[in-house]
Amino acid sequence: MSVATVSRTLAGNYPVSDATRARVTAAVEALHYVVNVHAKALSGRVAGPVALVLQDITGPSLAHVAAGAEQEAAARGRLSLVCATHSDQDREDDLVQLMREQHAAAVVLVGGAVLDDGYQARMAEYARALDAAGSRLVLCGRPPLPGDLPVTVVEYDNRGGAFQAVDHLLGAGHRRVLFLAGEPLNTSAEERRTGYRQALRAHGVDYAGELDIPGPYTRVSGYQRTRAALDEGLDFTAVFAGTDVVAVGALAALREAGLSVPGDVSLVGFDDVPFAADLTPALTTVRVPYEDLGRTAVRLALERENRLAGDDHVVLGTQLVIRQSVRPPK
Amino acid sequence: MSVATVSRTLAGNYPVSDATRARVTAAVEALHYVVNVHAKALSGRVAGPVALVLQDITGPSLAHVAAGAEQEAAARGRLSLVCATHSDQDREDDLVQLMREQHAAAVVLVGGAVLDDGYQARMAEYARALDAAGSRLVLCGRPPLPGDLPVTVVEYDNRGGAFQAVDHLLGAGHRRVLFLAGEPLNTSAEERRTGYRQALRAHGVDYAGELDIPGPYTRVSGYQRTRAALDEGLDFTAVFAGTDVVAVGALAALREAGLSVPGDVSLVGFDDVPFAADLTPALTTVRVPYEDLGRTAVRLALERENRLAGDDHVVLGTQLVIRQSVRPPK
DNA sequence: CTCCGACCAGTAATCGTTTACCGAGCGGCG
DNA sequence: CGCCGCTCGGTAAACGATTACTGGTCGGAG
Repeated sequence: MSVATVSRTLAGNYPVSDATRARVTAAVEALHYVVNVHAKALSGRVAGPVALVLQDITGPSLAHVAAGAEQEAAARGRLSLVCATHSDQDREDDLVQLMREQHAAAVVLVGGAVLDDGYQARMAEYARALDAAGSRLVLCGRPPLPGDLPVTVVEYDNRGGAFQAVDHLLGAGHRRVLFLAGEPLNTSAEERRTGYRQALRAHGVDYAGELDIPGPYTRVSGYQRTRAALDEGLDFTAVFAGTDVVAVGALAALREAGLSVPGDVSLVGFDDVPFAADLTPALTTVRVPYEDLGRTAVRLALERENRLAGDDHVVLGTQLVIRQSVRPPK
Repeated sequence: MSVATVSRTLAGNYPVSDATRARVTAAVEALHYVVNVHAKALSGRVAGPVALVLQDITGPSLAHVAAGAEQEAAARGRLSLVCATHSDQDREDDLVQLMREQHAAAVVLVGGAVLDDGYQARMAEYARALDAAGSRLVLCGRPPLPGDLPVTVVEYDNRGGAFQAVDHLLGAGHRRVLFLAGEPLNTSAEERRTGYRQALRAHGVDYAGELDIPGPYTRVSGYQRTRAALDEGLDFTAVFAGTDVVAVGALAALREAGLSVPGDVSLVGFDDVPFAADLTPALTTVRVPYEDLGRTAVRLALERENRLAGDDHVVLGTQLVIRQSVRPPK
């Protein structure tokens, strides 16, 4: 029996007699035969995997994006490669190169990025290099790139979310809102800052630079910045944390200082991570549809593969979830 | 210039004149050339990827295992495929088949499993099939298989961890400890139950079946089971939750019933997820080295690849983290 | 009885690399 | 001056599948 016969039998789209079909399946059983993807990919084409590139898998929001993306990829018969960069730019460069070699269908860069000098040129380079290799670059949770690049962008409304959060605080009567921002130049952080300032302006409150404190989106940074603000005697009655994780740190610092939340200080977060509702007090925060974000990113990239049509820019909305960490100032 | 020259130049392990090297690199630049992994894999060998198979990426403990595994894999130059099964056995079967085709170096099954009738036969089948395809099956967070199978097992001390937790409660004077177990036949759950019972015996306390309540490791189940126990008027002064997430649900139910933790009821969890310390009260729980678990799983599997030697069974220890959710009964 | 078409199976080219083997050019040494 | 060996580049086989093309067998129709 020739290899051609076996191949056709397994493919199933060619007339094969029942006798040979039986012989083939029997041999497959006996020899534990499995096709070799590499060989298969070389001739008839195999659908490429989806690559998920993120800073850290354990971050609650990033994990949800990854979960959504994996789910969508699996539903479309793709495997998902997930890679952590730990904010290492060289690693990201390597990964893009690797994914070209792997013939990934899509390379999804997840999460905000620091918008430094080389950023846009680097992304443009990624987009072109991946496009030339037949892969699609997807930016997920970061803003679009200028120019006409082969890239798909799926973002969410950071500015609007922040606006809602701060509007809620100001609507309750607060005027001095400490903003625990993100890192300087971080795209998400900047957009949230814009929302913060717009809400301030909408309520006729002057922006006070000393209340806008940058720092990483981590628990300990939230704790330290809040603690420092308290030690400096900064005047504020509410805190808008750039992230729920930061809010948790802030909560710890406030409590440690003998301040009650929301009795003395109100607190709003961002992300609506699963445990936000389980804090004491339950955290009022901005819900971001993270799983949707991941699903949409993969869906758009994979839809592009076939027909040329299709969106290549989507903005998902956010939603303020009111719980129990906000109260009018005393 | 022949392809052979190009290949050798790029490989770099063959004498090539500077002139040709320059020509090659120039052409690579100009044509945006990248090697094709599939072709490469067909001839000279390419190191296979690591496959991480877990129920759900967003579970805090599973995410940490995945992060550790990905990190170790990346450090060894491997890509990581991550796949969610959502507890679907057929999907798991498909995945094992897929990974054979992919020539994965290791297939890591992460998290406890339900030990039903077919379980061991199925795992044995996986182990043999993967072994025949040159892959290594790794069981991560579940017990070893009987018999002499080509499988690597990396587990942690569920029984010992549960013992420590319950011992701590009993040592504080509690005698009626509600156990919010896992699902019936789930390996982790059964081991934790064993630890619970052993601790009881060690303190001369009789095991009371009505205090041992099975259910899924979810927040809502923790809430519902605690609520039901309260409604039934069950007598208990402490709760040992099979998981921190379950503990969170229990905490909500207790609080809703007007009971203070740890004033009226003490509470211990399991896992030490990141937010455990941020609950009110900070949760006393059992720390499991999840990242280590993932790293070790990948390390052992990959070490096997070369030399035949190496461990194929490791048990990692757990550690009781005492915080503020336990107090002697009134 | 012959011829044609349907049905089935084999031959060989192809995908993109790697690498064993071969051979050409050339410099040094006897 | 001739031979040897080193340097460097080409030829071709192999990896494992898919598939166009070819060809053989058999049944039915003319």
